[in-house]
Amino acid sequence: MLRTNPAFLHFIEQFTAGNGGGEKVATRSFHTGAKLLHQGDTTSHVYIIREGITKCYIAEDNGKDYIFEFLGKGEITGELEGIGKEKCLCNIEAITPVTAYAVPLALFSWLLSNDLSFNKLLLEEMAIRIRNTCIRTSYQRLYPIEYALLRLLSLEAEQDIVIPKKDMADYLGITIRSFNRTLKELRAKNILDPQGLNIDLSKKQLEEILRRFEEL
Amino acid sequence: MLRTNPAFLHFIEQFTAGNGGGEKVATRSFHTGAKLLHQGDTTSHVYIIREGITKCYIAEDNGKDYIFEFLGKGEITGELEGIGKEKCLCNIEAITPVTAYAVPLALFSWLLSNDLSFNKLLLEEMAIRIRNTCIRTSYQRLYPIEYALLRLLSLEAEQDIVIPKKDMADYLGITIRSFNRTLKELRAKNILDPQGLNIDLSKKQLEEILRRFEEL
DNA sequence: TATTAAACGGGACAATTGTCCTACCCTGAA
DNA sequence: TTCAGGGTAGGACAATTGTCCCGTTTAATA
Repeated sequence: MLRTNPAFLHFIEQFTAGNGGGEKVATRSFHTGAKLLHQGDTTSHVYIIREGITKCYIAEDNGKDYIFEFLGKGEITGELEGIGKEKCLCNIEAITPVTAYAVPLALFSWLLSNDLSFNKLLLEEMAIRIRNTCIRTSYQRLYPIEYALLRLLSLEAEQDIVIPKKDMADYLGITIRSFNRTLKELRAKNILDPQGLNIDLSKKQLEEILRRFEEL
Repeated sequence: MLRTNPAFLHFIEQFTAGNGGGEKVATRSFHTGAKLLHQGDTTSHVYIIREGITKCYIAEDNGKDYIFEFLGKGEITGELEGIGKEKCLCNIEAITPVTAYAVPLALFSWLLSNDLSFNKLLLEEMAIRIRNTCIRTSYQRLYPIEYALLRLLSLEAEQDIVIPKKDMADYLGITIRSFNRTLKELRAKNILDPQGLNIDLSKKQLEEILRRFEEL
């Protein structure tokens, strides 16, 4: 759910350090709520997150948002646009204060053409994203929300982060009302009782979920 | 919906032609219903489709399938597994007779490390897939199925292909019952009347959709 | 402290979608 | 022709999810 990519971060740190003082790759800061990329705009930079968490989401015409992932340390954004020369698919918005390396598109292209290790890192990152997206989409579509919600709580507890409730709902593609209702039902069913659900969770996961429950 | 990639096809044709008679890249045939990749298995080859159509889907434990895309001429499969050394994420199943180039994983890796144009083609393909998946997922989740169904009909007519009804339902992530019901409702609403729906479709799209309606 | 606005939780009802089941229509074999 | 089996359409009901709305809590400010 919250993706990070230490290898990518390491790469860009090394690169800027060795790059004549990093004159080409600037660092930019974004306060909570600011957008690194704005859906539909063109971008002149690819960003690699140094610190902080962003949400990556599409805002539909009917006012609803769908969050694809939360991008943290070392994650890249704007790469689709850099590769395909298209307008931004998603909004990338800081949900904590964020600092990011701003890689100009020209440099990004240059790296793609000249740096095999960069290429490889990017390819791997994209493969993982496709994989995750597929798994999640299928799961969310084919199982009751109850399950997806539990899974989300577990992930959140595991990674020890707290995502605002509205964002959790947007990640699941449901309304806050449904989110609250499902939470309540889960509580009523007492998830500590393994009989209540036919989803297999480890002891650890259950504990984490319960801890997260307290806060919601 | 039905993806194709002429550039990729061209690449692999050139490559096998120039490769000492193509001894490393064999061609394999699959009859309708046969699987190029089997979810959960490991694969020793990456396939590039020369002819025919496949469906790419995840089969969940509860017996439901979710189709991500239909892959046609020039599309690659098994690349995620080739990049990440993971087990197959999806099933890739022929829905028409299929012939495909079978690229051994070792060669695939070699191409990744040594052939920049191959690298670029792959990167572009993956970028497009991510883009499509995101758009579709969000749309399907955040709008009524009615809309997604219309869109699907339009695409199908545009590309002049016919997908079995069950596969269309699986692509939308709904049951056949829902599919039929929605079809009927759309007919009742008379989509030729632009007032009936608040989705904007071109004259051409409407015609195509109607033509497709006849067949269902 | 009092006041107001904004955020939150949840009740009631509507709309959507899934499940189950029956009827119908094919097709091939007796 | 008749019958069984497989596939398809759709009715009836249940479950899920969304929409609308109101009462409560929280937080900020006079």
